[in-house]
Amino acid sequence: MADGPTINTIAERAGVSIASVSRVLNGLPTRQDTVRKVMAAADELGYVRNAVARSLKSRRTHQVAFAMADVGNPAYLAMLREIQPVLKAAGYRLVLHSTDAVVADEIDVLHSLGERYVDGLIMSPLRVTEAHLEMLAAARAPVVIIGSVPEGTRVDNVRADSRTGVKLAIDHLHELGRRRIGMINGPLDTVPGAARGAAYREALGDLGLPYDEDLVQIGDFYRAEGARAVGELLARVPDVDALMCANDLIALGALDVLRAAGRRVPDDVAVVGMDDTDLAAASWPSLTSVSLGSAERGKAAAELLLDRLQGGDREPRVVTVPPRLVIRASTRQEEGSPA
Amino acid sequence: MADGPTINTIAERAGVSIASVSRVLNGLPTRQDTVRKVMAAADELGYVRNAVARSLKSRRTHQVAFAMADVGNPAYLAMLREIQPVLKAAGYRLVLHSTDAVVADEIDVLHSLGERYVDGLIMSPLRVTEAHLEMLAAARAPVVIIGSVPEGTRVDNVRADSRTGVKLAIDHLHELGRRRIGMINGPLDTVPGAARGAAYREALGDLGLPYDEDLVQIGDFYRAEGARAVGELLARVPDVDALMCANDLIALGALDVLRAAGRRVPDDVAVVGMDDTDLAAASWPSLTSVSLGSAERGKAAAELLLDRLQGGDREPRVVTVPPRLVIRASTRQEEGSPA
DNA sequence: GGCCACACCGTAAACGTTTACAGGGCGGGG
DNA sequence: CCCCGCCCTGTAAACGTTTACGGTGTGGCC
Repeated sequence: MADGPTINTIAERAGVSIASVSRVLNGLPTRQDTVRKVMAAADELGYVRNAVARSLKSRRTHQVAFAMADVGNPAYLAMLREIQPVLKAAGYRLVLHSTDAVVADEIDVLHSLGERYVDGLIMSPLRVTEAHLEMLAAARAPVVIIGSVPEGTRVDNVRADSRTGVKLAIDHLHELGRRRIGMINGPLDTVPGAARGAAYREALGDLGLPYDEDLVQIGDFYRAEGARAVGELLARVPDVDALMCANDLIALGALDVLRAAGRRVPDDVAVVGMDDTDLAAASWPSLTSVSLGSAERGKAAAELLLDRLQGGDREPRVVTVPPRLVIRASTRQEEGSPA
Repeated sequence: MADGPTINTIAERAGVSIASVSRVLNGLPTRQDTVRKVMAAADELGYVRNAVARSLKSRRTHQVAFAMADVGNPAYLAMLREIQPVLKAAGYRLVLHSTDAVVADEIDVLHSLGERYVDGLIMSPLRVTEAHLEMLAAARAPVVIIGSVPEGTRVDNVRADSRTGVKLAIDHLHELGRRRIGMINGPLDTVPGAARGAAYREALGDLGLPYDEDLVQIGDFYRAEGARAVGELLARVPDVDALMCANDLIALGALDVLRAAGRRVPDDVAVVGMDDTDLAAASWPSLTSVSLGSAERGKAAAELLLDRLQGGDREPRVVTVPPRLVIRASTRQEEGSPA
């Protein structure tokens, strides 16, 4: 692992100047003879261009950062899965940050843009604070935010539409004849929690159904918490005939509890999840789920960023990805429930 | 987004030389007065050190690459989830490559180490070819391989032990009284496929059970393929009372088919998966699965790499992570099957 | 044969740091 | 009072590229 060859080494061996070497390596017009000599020397030495030195001179690193809240969350994973190939195809490497949704970590990432080790950043914060907005305004490289950002923030922005998403699910349940539709939500002080809770109420209103506080139970976005919440709801409102769950993990918890309580899904209680993660297809009965388009949002974000990296200045853009209801066994009555 | 401040800007404003600025920023002994002036100037200008220039000089990028076969695969994801925090704690950034298990892409990644944009690499190739070994020998930065590598290859190496893993599962099924244990495997020309197939045969032998070719069915490592394979096996050997599946996706397919065929799990047929992914816990009945320690392997790999980055030369090390059988409802008779 | 144009090439500066080296100022000791 | 030594600081080189600029050589044309 001795010091690798540089253009100086090549220049010496080929008997030309480093400028010529550089020109050949970059395909600039050069005499055929020189090209041959340089190429030969480079091959023999196993030369590889030093990316760091190139970046320093060109002020481009060909790296893009993606800051996700949680490496373990399948929704972010779906984004990553789309972002990666888009960047790769455009010749960018992907630097991955996991912020664990800690605000200080996210601010850190924004701050570190000043180090210029990446050309741009895609970030998906769980909540957007004042500090975020300040750092965004002062960011030293283009940023794309996945998630909603206050109106007027000058930043490219890709959003989901969980309001419409919840409405799709409630309408679906209503069409199936369900009238006592419960809602199992996550904490109301998170952006998704607040949005989904409000959307639930609104969707009921649109259908002329009454909003019944007893039908709403707050837990957290995990399976065990979801199960607990569903247990409480069932005890309080035994005649519930459908459950709108604020994400797939909660819905899995709901299935656990319903099974234990001897309620058939979907015959007795229909269940809808949210995010349409891999788990929705894996569970039994498979889970009807509202896709918020994680994959599409990832792709859109990557494309927005690339566009800005190549295009330069333009007005910030907002892309909204429409939700989609993926109907599976947990609401599809005719295909029955397990045994 | 005008050009950010450099140490030159600071030097001017503080009325000192760039060397002093650098010394202050690096905490080298300096007069208090100078420190104050420099710090003040740096603060006012919102200075952030340029990582690229630092790297060029110091020959260290504080970045490490992780090349995974497939961003979508939960087993790799589990590795990533462990690798990330270890690296972060040590002050390294993570550059993510997805090679889609294409050999050319993997070679590419190894080659690109010459660009010196990372200090080291963790790689998990699905199969190891001659080309891999050549590139590994010539690699310009430390590499850790997750997966098995031929004896004598001079490279840090973290391995799973799927042989023992399969044995654990077969022994478990045997203890439950199962004697007609089928095997649903992936392609035999992959490293895992070959290893697991051989281990199955061996484990049966250890128990004095006959090896019956009819009990083995080859498919692929996906749910639909697994389901198809199980269907064929069931048709051929109706008296099968347990299924050893070469990964969790295959096992999920098996559950689908068994349910459709009216076989109760585990009462009629017990099912074991492999990799212990999130899906195993999500399915119903939840899936007994052999954990090959993806998380532990990721962690071990990261630690090996860090050790080499800090320690320098030492003999290559091989770490083998022991498998663990995670028993869930798909084999745990007493807890019953769905309704 | 001389001059011009052009194609090619080499020298050197620049990107933003870190760091070896040497110089300046000051205090203390002889 | 002088000299030595030490602490601090500045100058400059280096990391490995890219690229502006000027120089050299060749060929063509008058």
